[in-house]
Amino acid sequence: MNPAEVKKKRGKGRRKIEIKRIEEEQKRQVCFSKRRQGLFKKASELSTLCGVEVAVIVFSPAGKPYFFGQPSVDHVLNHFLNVVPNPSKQDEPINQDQSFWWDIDLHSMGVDELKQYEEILAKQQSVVTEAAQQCYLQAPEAAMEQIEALPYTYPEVGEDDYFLCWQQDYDCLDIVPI
Amino acid sequence: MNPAEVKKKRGKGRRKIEIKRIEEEQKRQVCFSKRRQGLFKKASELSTLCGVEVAVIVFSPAGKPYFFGQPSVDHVLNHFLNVVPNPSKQDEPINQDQSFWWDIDLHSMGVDELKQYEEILAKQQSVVTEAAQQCYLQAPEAAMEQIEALPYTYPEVGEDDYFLCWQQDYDCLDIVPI
DNA sequence: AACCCTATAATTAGCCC
DNA sequence: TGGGCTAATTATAGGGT
Repeated sequence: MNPAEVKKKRGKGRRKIEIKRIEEEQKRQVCFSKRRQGLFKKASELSTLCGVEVAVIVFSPAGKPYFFGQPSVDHVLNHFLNVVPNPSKQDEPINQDQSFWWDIDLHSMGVDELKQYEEILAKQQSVVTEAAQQCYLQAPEAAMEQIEALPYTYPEVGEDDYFLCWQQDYDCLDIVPI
Repeated sequence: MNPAEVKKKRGKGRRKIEIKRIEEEQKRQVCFSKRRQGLFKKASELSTLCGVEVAVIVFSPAGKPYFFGQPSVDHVLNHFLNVVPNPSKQDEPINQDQSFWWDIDLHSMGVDELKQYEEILAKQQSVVTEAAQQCYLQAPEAAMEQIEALPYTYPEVGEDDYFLCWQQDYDCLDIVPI
């Protein structure tokens, strides 16, 4: 390729862009379309490679919903809504008792308070573990029966979480990484 | 760089991989962690560049929920559920205990109840994360100041725990393993 | 497990149709 | 809006620590 041809090529190809709102409508629309496809592809690859559930929902600039879900958006959303209490439902007249721990108004807390609350939760986890250990020491058979009777909450127990389990090697209950 | 040096470099760098389930746990875990971050970053960029709402929910192999939402997962989900006709019915909210959580008499509970309680604690951690994420999105500077003002507790938390931290790479707060 | 590094694979901005 | 093209930017697999 001669220099003239090389020069002709300049102006094409990808340019570095700042990550801030694209003001030109036409460009924004094209960018949205391309990146939305890229995002869905990445989500699909993640779920295939790692065998995990994933859902992606995007509203176009025009307000049209686009979504991707593995195994389905509905499935993942139901799973998610069962696992994470939905804050928007807290204004329902469930119970006015303010001592409900899950009624703590997290959204009125600052990041610093949230962090402290999180630490309290973590400590509480330790306490729960200890209590479970004592249960076992006092009545091993009964404890084991209770554990075995528990529903198996997730078929694929992966390896980046912790759970309360029976440590056969040490004859005790513990929270261990899985 | 001489040929020997070049040869030494071979074997590093990205390899082409097939998009199918990774069988080795260790590799799958690393891949999940990296690609989840990449996915969240892409989602963040899309929402910034095009000024759109986006929500991404991923469950790790262990069933631990990770999510990213602009302006928030809850907002996008409500929007979505209102717009999309006939989403499958959500299950009933989980039945929560009615007492103040720190007043719960752990020692009157069986192992099975303790295990369930522990799961509720874990779920609450997710909620705390989302609340913190919203704090940041609404007032980034104030949130960062609060975070920076916190005492540095890291050393005491131990190395097999999770903590709330600022994920610089994709501009959001997340609970991450330490 | 979280980072860093590097080489390469994959994505995508800018054009054109 | 969607599909090509091309070159430059980005993401990331595999390695090390």
